Amino acid sequence: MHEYPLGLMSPVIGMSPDKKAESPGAHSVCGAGTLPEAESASSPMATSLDQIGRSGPVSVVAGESEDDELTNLNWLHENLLQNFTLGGPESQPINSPLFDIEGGAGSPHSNTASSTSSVSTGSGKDPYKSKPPFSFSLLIYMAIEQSPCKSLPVKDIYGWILKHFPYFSSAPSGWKNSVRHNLSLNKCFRKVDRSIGKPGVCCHGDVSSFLFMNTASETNGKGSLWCVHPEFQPMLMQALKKQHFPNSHAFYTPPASPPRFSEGFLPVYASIEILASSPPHHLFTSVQGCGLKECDFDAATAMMLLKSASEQNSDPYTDDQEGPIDLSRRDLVLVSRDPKEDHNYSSSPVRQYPSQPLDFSMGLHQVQERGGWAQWSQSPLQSQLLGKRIRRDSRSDVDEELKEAAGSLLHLAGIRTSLVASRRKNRKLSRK
DNA sequence: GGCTACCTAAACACGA
DNA sequence: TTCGTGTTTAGGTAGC
Repeated sequence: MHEYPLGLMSPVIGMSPDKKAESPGAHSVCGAGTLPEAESASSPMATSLDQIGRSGPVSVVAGESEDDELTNLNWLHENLLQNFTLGGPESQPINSPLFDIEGGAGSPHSNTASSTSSVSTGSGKDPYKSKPPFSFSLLIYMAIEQSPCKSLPVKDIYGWILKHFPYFSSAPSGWKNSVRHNLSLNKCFRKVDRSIGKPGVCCHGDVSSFLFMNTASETNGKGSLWCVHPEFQPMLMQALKKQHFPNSHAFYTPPASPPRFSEGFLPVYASIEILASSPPHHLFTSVQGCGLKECDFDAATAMMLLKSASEQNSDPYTDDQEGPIDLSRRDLVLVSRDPKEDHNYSSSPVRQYPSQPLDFSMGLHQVQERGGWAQWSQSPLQSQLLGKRIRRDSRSDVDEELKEAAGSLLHLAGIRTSLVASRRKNRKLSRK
């Protein structure tokens, strides 16, 4: 039997699309409440792109989408990455929908004449043929993370993947099996009874804030919601962070006209252009000097981490009558495995997480105190950030801290990644 | 060569 | 009965 750790999907091998395309977007709603502790403990670094974003151009967007646009990975990649890490001659247009893990740019599907100078191979493949450089675990993770509720039914996970990785629309449908297989087998993911949440009501108060608006799976009622096990979120994040990212086009942005604001989509699209012309100073100033091509991903991850930090600190649910799902309540978790039994990461060389089971409600600082999560706990920046967060109860103070930290962390992440990237390049060259 | 990480396929059960 | 979902098993590839 296979256990599923997370990690990289071997870069596109075989798997030629030979099946009919499924229409992306089977969507539904995040029917259940959120997982507060999943968000706090699980996003130990807690997060706050929300606040950060609100002080930036993105805040132009009103309403609940404020959260989403900043939570949205597209935002990270399309703005942060394309704008800054590819700045220079190799810059890609901000709206480039292209995603080419192998470094190519330009495709029949592209609506932009992006620079064709590829970061890596320059072979020029399109997102419909290039398999995402992410493992299914990470794809699922990203899908779930992008949902306001931090939980999704399988159908929506499909939808998210299809939407962002068109490759799968023409790939054999076996990938769905793989997704389900991953959900079942990978202990990073937990099944939550969808009856816990009130259908159609998102944890953030309005389902319209979510990317997928259709309610197919809601009306269907089949299946459960899946969420990320808080205990494993740092590892997923780390896996994501480790992901080699040849260029910044990890995500496909549907070239179609942006959804209407009223539909709740807009943030991503709208903010892109805004940011393109006027990036949030506090976020990007420190990155701009980076000049690194491959700091993208770490930068993105850093952003996510910071975002998580602030989410933990913020209290977006106070008005939520439904109340979030409390993951610490074992009775609400349909599938509850003892972390001790988890084989997923214990044997992984990457693993730097405490083997002992953690309280779901435990925050990052607690994790650190337990000596786990070594890599992150080594970050003085984060420690400082968290330490201050604990002491302060003023939200604005925390915001400021996060803003300051964001730039620094991005910078650090970029530098580190570039070193790793150069090492990898050297390694590959030496192999040849 | 062994191990790990991951993919893929298939079979099966269950419920709507 | 069909379909979607969820679980489990097995075989395979690729990288370290």
